[in-house]
This record gives sequence, C-alpha cells and structure tokens, in this order.
Amino acid sequence: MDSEIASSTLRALRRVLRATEIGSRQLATTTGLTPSQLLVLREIDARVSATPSTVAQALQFSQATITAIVDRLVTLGFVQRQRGERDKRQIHLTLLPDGGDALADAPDPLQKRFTDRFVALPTWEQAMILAATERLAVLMDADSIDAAPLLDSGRIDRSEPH
Amino acid sequence: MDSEIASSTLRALRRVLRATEIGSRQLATTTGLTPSQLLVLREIDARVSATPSTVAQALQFSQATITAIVDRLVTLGFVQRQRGERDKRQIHLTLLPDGGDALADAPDPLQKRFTDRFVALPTWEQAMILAATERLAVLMDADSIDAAPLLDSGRIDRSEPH
DNA sequence: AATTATATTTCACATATCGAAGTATATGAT
DNA sequence: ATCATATACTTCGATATGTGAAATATAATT
Repeated sequence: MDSEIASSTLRALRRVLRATEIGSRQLATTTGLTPSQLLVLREIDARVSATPSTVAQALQFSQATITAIVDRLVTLGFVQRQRGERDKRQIHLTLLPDGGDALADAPDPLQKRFTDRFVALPTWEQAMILAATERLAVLMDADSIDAAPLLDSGRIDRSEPH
Repeated sequence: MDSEIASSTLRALRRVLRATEIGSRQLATTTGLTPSQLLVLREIDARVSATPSTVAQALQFSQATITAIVDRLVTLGFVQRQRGERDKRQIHLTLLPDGGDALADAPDPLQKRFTDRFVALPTWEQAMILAATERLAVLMDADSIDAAPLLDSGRIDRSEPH
C-alpha cells in the first residue's frame, strides 16, 4: 500500500517545481539571457574561484557546453577569462561589472514572488514550512553529494572520516 | 527587516529544486529523450485532450517549438497527430504505446528517490511536510493560473459543450 | 462574401548540448 | 631529465532547442 500522504506530497511538490521552472524561463527571457546563461552566470558569481570544470560539474553540463556558454558571456562583456598563475591549464572565470548588473536585474523568481507572501504567514506556519522544506532538501539531496559543493555553503561540519 | 525564516526556507527550497533539476536532466539522458521531449510527452500523457497550443501554453513554449518537438516524438513513434473533427484546425496529440513505454521506463526522479525515504518518516512528520508543501504550492502557483489547468488533475469535470 | 480570428506549420536563425579529437600544461615513473 | 599519462580546456561536427515572422488552412463574425 503506497502512502497516500507521500503521493499527495509529490503532487504538491510538483506544483512547486513547475511554478518555479516556468518562472525561471520567463525570467531568463525578460533579461535577455537564456536559462543556461543565467545558471552559469549565477554559478560564477556564487563561487570563490570558478573554472569551467567546476561550473560544469556543479551544473552537470559537459565542459564543451560551458565553453560555448562562457564564450557568449564573454562576448556580452559579463565575464572574464584569466589563465591560472599556479596552474596554467586552468581558466578562472570572474564576473565583470556588467555581469553583476545583469544578475541584479534578474530578480530571483523565488525571491520576488515568494518572500512577500511568505512573511505574511503567521510565524508558527513559517517555522513549520521551513522545517518541512529542510527535511525535503535532505531527502532529495542525499544522492547528489557530488554535484553540490556550493550548496552546503553555510558551514560544513562533516566529521572527518578517520 | 527581511525574515530570517523566509531566507532559510528559500535556501532549502533551492536545494530541493537543484536536486530535482539535475536529477531530471540525468534521467532524460538515460531514457534517450531530451528534457524538453520528456516534458512534452508527459504533458500529452497527462491531458485529456492535448493539442500543440495547450501544451505550449502549459509549458510556456512557443507553438513553433512544440511543433518541432512533436515532430521528433512522432518520428520516434511515441505520439500521434490527428486532425480535429469538430475543428479541423486543431491537431490532437495522443500517446502511442511506445510512448507510454518510454514514460514508464523513465521513472520519475521524484517518485523513485523520494517515496522510499518519505514513507520511512514518522506519520506526523509526513503530515507536516504535506501541509507545508501544499502551502508552498499555493504561494508559488498564484501567479501562474494560466499555465496550470492540468495541475488540479484529480478529475476534470468539464461539461461537454455540445 | 469579405473580414478577422485561431491553430498549426514552415522557415531562417541563434543557441544548447554533447562526444571526440586536439592543444597545452602538470604530474609521476623510471 | 625523459617519457608516459593525466588534467584543463577548446575546437569541431552533429543534432536538438527555441524563437519570431510569414504561410496555410479553417472558423467565426459582420
């Protein structure tokens, strides 16, 4: 017997996913950036030191794809390539001012749509939703440890395996 | 002052989105279908009567894009086009057996990864997560009324306008 | 009948995405 | 040191995505 609650939750979760997915597509078109470009740009912004390979790994794209997308971001003047000093095979990707502006102009669809309504909820409900969402995140995350060095970025308190 | 709970929830929600997004990309490659093809196929499966325009609207793609994707799904023998009887401008898209198989072979990344772990939680927690997720869905959905006639898909009791 | 609206396709074009092959640098073994 | 192998990235060729504008066919309206 498959849990009724589980499937209801899945249904609700899909609605959330759907809404955000579509939202981010709309967003990307209003910014003039494609969804992929936006993803890559965000990744470069979020990382201390971004290289094509780290970005590719994080987003699960091939390196060739990242090269192509970065080409366009460079052409747009959003991103800069710099050969590594220590390791000259590496290319460091840094955000240029225009790129930062573009990101700022691209308000996070979650941020915008979500926050206003969320804070209007009673505090106890906010707390409940937070707890539940974090639980969900753990449920989903567990497999994709590889793909998410940036995500735990608050503080990584993993017990060193001997 | 921006609610700390709101931003924590956003962070957790992003982890969920990220995990599922990457999961669905991997999935699509293992099925031999591209992500877009999979989306369209699911849409055709889920709707009572799917036409290019309804699919385009639901997924927020242009009609031309749907035409192109459906072309490939037809070539693959997954989908069938049928001119409408009542309105001969319309094209009805129906899933063929092979298309159904493809969908079945493409286990929903949520379904699989999620359900096992979810049912292992204590019932009270399942209930909490369900309540919270539904709340979230409402928060996110509200804008995109247009894009989601399918979502309430318990049962669509459309009164035949005959 | 003429006009306008709707549903879909066709076309031209930019982008995405990948695997395979190529280039340059780094690392390891002898 | 030298040679082999691994790593980081780009280039190339191929297919798919995605769009707007124009074309086609049918419906609805006047």
